[in-house]
Amino acid sequence: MKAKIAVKSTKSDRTRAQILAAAQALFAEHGYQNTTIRDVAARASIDPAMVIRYFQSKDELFARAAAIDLRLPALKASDAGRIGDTLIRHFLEVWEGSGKGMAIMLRSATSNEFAAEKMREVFAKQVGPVIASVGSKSSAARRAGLVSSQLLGLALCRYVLKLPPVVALSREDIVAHVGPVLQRYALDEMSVNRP
Amino acid sequence: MKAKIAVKSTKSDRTRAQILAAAQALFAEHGYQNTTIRDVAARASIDPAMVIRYFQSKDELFARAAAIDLRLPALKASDAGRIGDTLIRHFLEVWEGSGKGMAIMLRSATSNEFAAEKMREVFAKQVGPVIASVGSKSSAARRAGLVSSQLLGLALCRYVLKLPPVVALSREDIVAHVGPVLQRYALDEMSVNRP
DNA sequence: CTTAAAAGTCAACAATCGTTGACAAAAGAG
DNA sequence: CTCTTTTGTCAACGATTGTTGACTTTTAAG
Repeated sequence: MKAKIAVKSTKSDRTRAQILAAAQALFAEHGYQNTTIRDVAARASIDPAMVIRYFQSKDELFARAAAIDLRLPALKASDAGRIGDTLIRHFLEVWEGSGKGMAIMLRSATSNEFAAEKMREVFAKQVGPVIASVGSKSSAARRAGLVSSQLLGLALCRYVLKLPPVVALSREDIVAHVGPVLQRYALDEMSVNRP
Repeated sequence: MKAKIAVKSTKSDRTRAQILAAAQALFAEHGYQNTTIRDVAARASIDPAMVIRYFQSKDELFARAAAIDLRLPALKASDAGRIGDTLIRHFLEVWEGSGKGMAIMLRSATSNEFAAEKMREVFAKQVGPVIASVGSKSSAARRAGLVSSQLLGLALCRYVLKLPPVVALSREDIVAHVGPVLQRYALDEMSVNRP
């Protein structure tokens, strides 16, 4: 037995990381059902049995691969005036960064109840509180729902369905168009726009 | 042989309709992959072989079940001022009517390339032209993309993911909140809201 | 009634998938 | 080196799935 206590073998950690990376890439691209243990193993250049050895089951592997943390910044009430801009910039950063969490969830949540529940949880525990921190508590849930519908719709069209006009949008286009809408939703502004 | 020429057997038409109805219900609820031929057959109270007999394959059955027509009304330029309201009311009517087309597509388009392509086609050929009929041609695709992102996001959250705050919204709530946003997107209004 | 076509039933095939257990190679402690 | 633990390989099981072909029942024309 090794003398190491807190740190396990480096080799196994590397393979474990390879499996997880392969799983995340495939889940994000093809969804839960269209990704097989054998696919993950092939991409990680190992034996399918090892995938089960390191993670106990496909469900467990998916749960690990789908861990998602939006890392939303805590907002002060004084940030209310810029919340739309802040939100859309933050999400673009998260979505187009290295994290494939949102794509994984979106690809699977429509036909996998575990993923769907995880999705509801993410928006209840991460988006909800941020919206609640500006404006009245009583309408917070509704405002968070509207914000979520726009954010998820954008991610769906841009990264999953890949609707050409939505893919073609530049980041600044998105900030300019979607930011004000999130602002309106987040603060419950009901007025009609005036050009 | 029967004397009827243009009209085929009534019995076979009824079974065919039963199969299609069962398929639509199951595809809408569980998506393409989670719906098996055997499930459809069981719901239609017939033998699995009959499903293949009436439709040649599962793909063919899905294609028939996923036929979708938004039936968007042609708009006149004079309708521009009400296009947001018109759009959201029309989609609510379609979505919450008997047609399960959108739910079927949303449940499957994230992990089924055929469904995803169908989705792109629907928004290119049905939503795009309506948006193009108001405002400038050059920005029509972008405006249609933004409108689509909000509409699909709303449908996703309300009918598929079932985010509680979005499910709780009344139709009039949706019209009041989302209508103006669609208006803004459809006409490319860039101004910040003023309460 | 006779009979041929239509409608429906049954069992099975071939492929795929998650998962398992037996066994071999490799690595490190003594 | 010896031996134990870790790491990896291989083949296979059992379940599920789309699909097929042979067979039986029903239907209705002649």
